[in-house]
Amino acid sequence: MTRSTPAQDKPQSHHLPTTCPSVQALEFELAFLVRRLEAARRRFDFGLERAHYLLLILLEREDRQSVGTLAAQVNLDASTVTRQVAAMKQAGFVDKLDNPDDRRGGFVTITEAGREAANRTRQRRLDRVESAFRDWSEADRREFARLTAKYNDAMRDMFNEL
Amino acid sequence: MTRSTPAQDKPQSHHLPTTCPSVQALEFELAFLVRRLEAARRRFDFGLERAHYLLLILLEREDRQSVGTLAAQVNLDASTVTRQVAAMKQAGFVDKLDNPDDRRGGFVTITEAGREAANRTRQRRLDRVESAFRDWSEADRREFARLTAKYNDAMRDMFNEL
DNA sequence: CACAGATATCTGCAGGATACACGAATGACT
DNA sequence: AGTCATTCGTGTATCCTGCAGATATCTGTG
Repeated sequence: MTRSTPAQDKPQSHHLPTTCPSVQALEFELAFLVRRLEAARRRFDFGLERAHYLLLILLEREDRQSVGTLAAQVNLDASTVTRQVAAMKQAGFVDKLDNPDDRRGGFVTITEAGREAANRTRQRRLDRVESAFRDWSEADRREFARLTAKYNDAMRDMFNEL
Repeated sequence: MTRSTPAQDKPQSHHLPTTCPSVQALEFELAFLVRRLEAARRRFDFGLERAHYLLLILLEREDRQSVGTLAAQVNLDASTVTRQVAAMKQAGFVDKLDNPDDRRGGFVTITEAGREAANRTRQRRLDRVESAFRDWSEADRREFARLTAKYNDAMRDMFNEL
């Protein structure tokens, strides 16, 4: 399946205020990127809900976080994360602890089973990613990781500041 | 909000078969990337369903495509695209034409109203993207666009080949 | 030509994920 | 104490999607 280059070859004859070509290319690519990533998630079964995996990652990095903190980091409504945490607790991947200083919320903590589940899912995902990027140069892989990280960081905070 | 680097600082003491660090970083970043992009879509109103916008882009580039062809390019089930096309026809953005050579399906064609709607949405998105990448270097923007395109292309075909 | 199998689209149905609105419990400040 | 803010959980509604099945059409074979 061939690919026609995005915006470069389109002078945008309309009244578009001459946006920089790299921005035009990004607008196009990001639009489709979501679809690709969503499709990947739907087709491959990683054994753990993606939502759960993301939360477990956050808890691996920093245990004992509140529901609200977690929600902010995954850019979801707190009510959604509440349900996800409930399901994860049901599954034995996390527990809820009381915060003696503030009994409104409490902390979510990852269990040993949660760590193991996260590791299993990560391994499957690593295999996938590895095969998907097999014929990329190491330099490109590194660059893509670096830039995606940069984008992720900017977006995460941008949504929460608003 | 600070960020702890992904996998680099975690030796993964478990039995992980020493995956290349760039792959580990990608696994992590891609996991969160979907969330960021989804959040962006949910929060910003671009005046057009994302699904519709994607299809209009495809029809701008190549008019008169079948539902199935479109579905393959956005990595969705044909039944889903059927509904999306129906809604777009309802809205006046596309029309359906008979294919004299094969009356099973027919072609989807973009209307003038569809082109205008796509342009409006594109402009809004361009503004967003421009501001999001404002403080990126032009080199980084170009690289990110190039690599995302590379990833998109690989994924699109990968899903359809299976 | 008749028929079997493949193909393209559409429809019914159900599930998943999410947000919003509201309520309850708690904390903070005066 | 009293008022307001914060945090979380629950009820409800919505959107999106895939799968299975129905229908119409095409294709190739005898």
